[in-house]
Amino acid sequence: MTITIKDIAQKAGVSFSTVSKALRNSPLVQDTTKRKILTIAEEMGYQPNIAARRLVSKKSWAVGVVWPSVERATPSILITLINEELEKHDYTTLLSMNKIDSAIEVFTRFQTDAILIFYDRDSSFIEQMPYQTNIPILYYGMSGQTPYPTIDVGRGEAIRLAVEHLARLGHQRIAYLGEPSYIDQLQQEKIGAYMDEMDSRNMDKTVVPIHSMESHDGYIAAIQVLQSERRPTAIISGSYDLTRGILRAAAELKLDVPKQLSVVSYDHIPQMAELELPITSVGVDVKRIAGVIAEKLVQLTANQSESPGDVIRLRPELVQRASTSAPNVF
Amino acid sequence: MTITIKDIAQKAGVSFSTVSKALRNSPLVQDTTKRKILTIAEEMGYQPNIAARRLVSKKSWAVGVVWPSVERATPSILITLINEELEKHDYTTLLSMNKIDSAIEVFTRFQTDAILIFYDRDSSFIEQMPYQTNIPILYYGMSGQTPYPTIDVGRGEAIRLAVEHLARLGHQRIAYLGEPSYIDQLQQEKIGAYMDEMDSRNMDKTVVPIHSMESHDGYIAAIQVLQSERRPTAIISGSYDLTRGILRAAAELKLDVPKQLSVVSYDHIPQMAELELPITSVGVDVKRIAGVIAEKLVQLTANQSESPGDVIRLRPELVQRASTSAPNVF
DNA sequence: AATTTTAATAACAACGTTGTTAATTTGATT
DNA sequence: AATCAAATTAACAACGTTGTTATTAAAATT
Repeated sequence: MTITIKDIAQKAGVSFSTVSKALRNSPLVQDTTKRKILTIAEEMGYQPNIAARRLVSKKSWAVGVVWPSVERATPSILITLINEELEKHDYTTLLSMNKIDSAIEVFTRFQTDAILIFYDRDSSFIEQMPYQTNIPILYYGMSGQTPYPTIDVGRGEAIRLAVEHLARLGHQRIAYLGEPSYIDQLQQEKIGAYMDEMDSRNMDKTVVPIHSMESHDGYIAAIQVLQSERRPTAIISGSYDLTRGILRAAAELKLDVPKQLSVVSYDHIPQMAELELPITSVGVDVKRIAGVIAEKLVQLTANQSESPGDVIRLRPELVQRASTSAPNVF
Repeated sequence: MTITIKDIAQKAGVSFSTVSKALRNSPLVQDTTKRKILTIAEEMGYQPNIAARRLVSKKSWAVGVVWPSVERATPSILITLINEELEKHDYTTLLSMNKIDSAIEVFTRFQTDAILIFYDRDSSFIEQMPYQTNIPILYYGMSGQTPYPTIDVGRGEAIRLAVEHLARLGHQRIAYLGEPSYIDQLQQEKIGAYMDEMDSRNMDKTVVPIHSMESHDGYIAAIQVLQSERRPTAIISGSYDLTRGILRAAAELKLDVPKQLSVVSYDHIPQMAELELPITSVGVDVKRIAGVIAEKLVQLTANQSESPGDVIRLRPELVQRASTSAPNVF
């Protein structure tokens, strides 16, 4: 049997509304009574019933995260951080692995206070809009795709920073290692920026294509390109996992990083600094992303009808570490 | 503004209790009325409020899954299938990535009808027991660890099957490639079974250790062991990911599978048959695991106080595919 | 046509909580 | 001691739904 505030009220010899107030730390109840009630509640192992609370207060203190592709490891670090961040605001994070539309339906039924949707190459988010829900939605992906508030971390700009950094160091042969997928627009944006930026500098482009984003794909592709005729002096990697593969390949081929090969990686995560060799990386700090997302979500739960389709653009930055230097010219 | 049954009632010109019954397809309301109400509900985009429903009917039709290590890719296939399976029973799956204790608290507050907990090397499940919740818990891991109903897929027995199969084919030098982690009991169980089974046949044991379970780890380890003095004629792989690495290594070393190297892999998943070379594998079919888990969960939601600490043991099986044959003895 | 049975709908209480309003107790002021 | 204000607690309505009971309308029986 579940313990309710009525049980506590009976034991404490007060009315249940007093218990409710005491538990919510209302100033309307005396300190001594409050303490007494609190101890009794603790003793009895009371857990508030969200359903009842939600019903009257219109708040569930939960945020739903739509995550159709649990398999993909990439955003898991981000999700973990968002979860932590939301906890600070007293929000609970619930994940659904259903397709976007049915996940939204679930969260609508459960009346979460906000919904976060990740860009997903496999779920045609846009086609199904607008969704039938009155819960505020936040979209993490590219701007201009949806009428919902969006957080865009400027993947293109990040890659531009990488090219610029390497060019400034004097590199001429800069390769990009990543997935040239025509379905994944996030990858497209990065490669597009690489192309653009290289063109504008009149430098030869080399895109080393991979089929999947696992570390081993990076390894294979790197082995190949690093053994080619005109080996690049620098590689821009599309992600952390790929970078790990590239480093392994370089080590195996006895190429010194950064003396013989500079490496810049997309993804601004702490792990970049903890590799055998700390890696120069570009992107928005994942902690910052998580912070901004959490904050925006909390904000959305509050103001019902503010800033409908606005876009928050986060400026990526380059963090120089040990993996880049001027090319070894001889 | 959310649409409630009262809104529908007004529009349909009936009482709200009739609407409630109509929506639940009760025989107590006339067919014509029922149809009318159903169309209006559809038109208005009605979504039932779970909180209210839960409050009165004591059912949320949701199952909470505790999944602290979202990063780990392994069980994601399983979770996806469980989700599908539960949907057939009209249940919604909610994931929480919090630590076990706080995830349980969340699900208790949300009053899910059952909780599923995965073995997790990082969360000390046992230490914190018993948990303060009245929601039935199902544990997916090793039997004998908890007082909760447990589903055990006999990882040890699976590996024994693999050894037996290879031995019967005439292999003498059978290596095991996997993680000999002293924290991960699931891996321990597999390696332990390998040791045992090899000992009882008086065969030399070779455990090829890896540090992580990614495909690249399998690749590296396989390259190493396959170039060693007394190369094994067969490898038992601890997981699907590792197996992929092993196959790449074999291809690279121009070793023919199965003529020069037999491979048996743990994990009974469809992907095993879809690799370049279909792989002989051991384990319980992941679909069956999902089915059994879902069924047990549904059952737990029904009978409050039945079969408290029982264990469901699933018998693993060996599916012979193209990756195993008698060793090439010359 | 009057009565009984059945079908269909309406009314109402509950679920556990919060917020508002009403009642009581306590303390201060005369 | 009587009155008023403040502090504290109790009572009650509401949230959206379900299940039970009461009411009404229609059909069947006499």
